[in-house]
Amino acid sequence: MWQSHRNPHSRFLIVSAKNIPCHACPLRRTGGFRANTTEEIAFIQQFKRSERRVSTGDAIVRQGVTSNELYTLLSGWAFRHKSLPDGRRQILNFLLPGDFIGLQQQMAEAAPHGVEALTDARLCVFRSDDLWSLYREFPSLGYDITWLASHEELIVDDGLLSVGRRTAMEGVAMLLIHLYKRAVSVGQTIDDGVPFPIRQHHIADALGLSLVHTNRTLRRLRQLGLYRIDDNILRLPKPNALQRLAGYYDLALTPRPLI
Amino acid sequence: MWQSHRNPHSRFLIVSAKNIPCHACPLRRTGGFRANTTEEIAFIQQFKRSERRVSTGDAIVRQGVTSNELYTLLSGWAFRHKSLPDGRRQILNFLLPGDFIGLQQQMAEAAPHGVEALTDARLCVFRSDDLWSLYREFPSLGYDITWLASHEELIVDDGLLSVGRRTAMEGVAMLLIHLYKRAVSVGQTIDDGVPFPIRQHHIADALGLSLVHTNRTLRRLRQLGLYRIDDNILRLPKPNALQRLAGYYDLALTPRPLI
DNA sequence: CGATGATTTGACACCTTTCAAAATTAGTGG
DNA sequence: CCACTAATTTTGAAAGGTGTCAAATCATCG
Repeated sequence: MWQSHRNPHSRFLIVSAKNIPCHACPLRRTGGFRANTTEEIAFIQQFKRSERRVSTGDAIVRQGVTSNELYTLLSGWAFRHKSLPDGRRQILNFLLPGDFIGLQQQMAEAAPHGVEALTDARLCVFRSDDLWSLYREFPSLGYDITWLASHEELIVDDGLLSVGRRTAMEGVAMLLIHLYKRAVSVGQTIDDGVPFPIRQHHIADALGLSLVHTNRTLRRLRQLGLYRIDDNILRLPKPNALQRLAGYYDLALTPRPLI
Repeated sequence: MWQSHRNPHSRFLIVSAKNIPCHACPLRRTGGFRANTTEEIAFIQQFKRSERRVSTGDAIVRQGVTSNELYTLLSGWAFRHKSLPDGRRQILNFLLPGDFIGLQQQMAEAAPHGVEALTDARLCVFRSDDLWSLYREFPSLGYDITWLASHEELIVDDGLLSVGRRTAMEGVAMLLIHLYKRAVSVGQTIDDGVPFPIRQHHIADALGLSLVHTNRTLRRLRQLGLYRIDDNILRLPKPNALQRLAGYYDLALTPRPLI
């Protein structure tokens, strides 16, 4: 039995004993992803070398280390982060199922950032040596990877706007809305909420705030009735009020590719 | 005569009366870019629909507007930025010759950010409708575009680390070092410095600081003898001391592709 | 030489951080 | 199922880095 019963985030796991064939990929049934042709899926299937499971807190990618693997997050949450020598840490963005991991390592000698699992998670493992054959044989998939890279940058851009120019209140509000929408878009709805494996110190590190101030900001938002977290499930009872506070304008989420 | 003599940044212009053929692209002679095959360059040549000149302060891309053009910055500097409804602005990153512009618009209905020229500049203009044919006919160039997208994200990542977790001093120091290195890498060395068309308010908007505080931070760095700007040329007299202050660790700059 | 934009300074308010410690909650082992 | 330890969340108080407001000084250009 691979599943750890000690882990508090087991709700994020999809129970399965063996690797999942790409044509039956559960993500493709969420409706959040673009459809692929049978040939493309067959190629993705052989591009996928294996499947790997990691536990909460595990390092998927270590900052400064070289690797020739790429991943797609098949289930679970993670985050990319970058640290200064003295330990100060910035979370660059959060990764949800379907997100592609490791592209930036291809552009540098060593991983310029780390990736850490927020929950127990499953990864589809690819070899970066095979990446070029993907572009050559299925240019459409190459295009998709560009799409994913560009889309992730878009998310980081918005994070940068929050950290640089939004107040603590606005930034936290924005982060909650954004994560909520992303979770819904990959089919993670639970009742009227979404799973939320994020601790306050993650929010602090994502927004460049201190833990103490993050806590106080969250308390104010909670007292305004703008969000609730019970049993690791996030609910936004007044989405419109929250969006107004955040100065939110829609990041039209078009169907996205999946490798 | 197209060149504006009113512009204080005319040093950034390469004087030319007509479009430059890609095989004779001056950027390719800087050594900062990866070589392409004759066939690839021929394709890029016909991918390039035209050349456009813009002046300091012109909007190359307007936030919220839809466009079907892509660009490569052929000469001059620019920056990507994103604004909140009330006017607060965040500069996402600076663009130097060779940088590719407009990819993110393909992933959204409208441009999620604006791009503004910092100097008079020249752009190679592409049609996004042609992008797919590029992937289909020259997968190697598709790969290059992914590389460029990924590399830009890497730069934004570092900006986010600065804004979120570096002090004002460290952030400014980092920005100066980073821009200096990038300018050198595309052959913009002048004497023992690089052109620097950036005003203090740009630095403020890039680092999420107020103009006043940016000014004071710069003054301290200057009094420490860590940087000088004379006649729009940036010099770093004590690069090691500056790097130590910034907590800099090298972002190994491998040769990059150019479209 | 007047006008406009960029850079500087001073004074003061305040948002955030830091330091310390308590209160809660979750996970572990008996 | 209870005690024990670690992780997470909360609070209080004080220090400090940044922001805001206002105005002066410089620089550039017509």
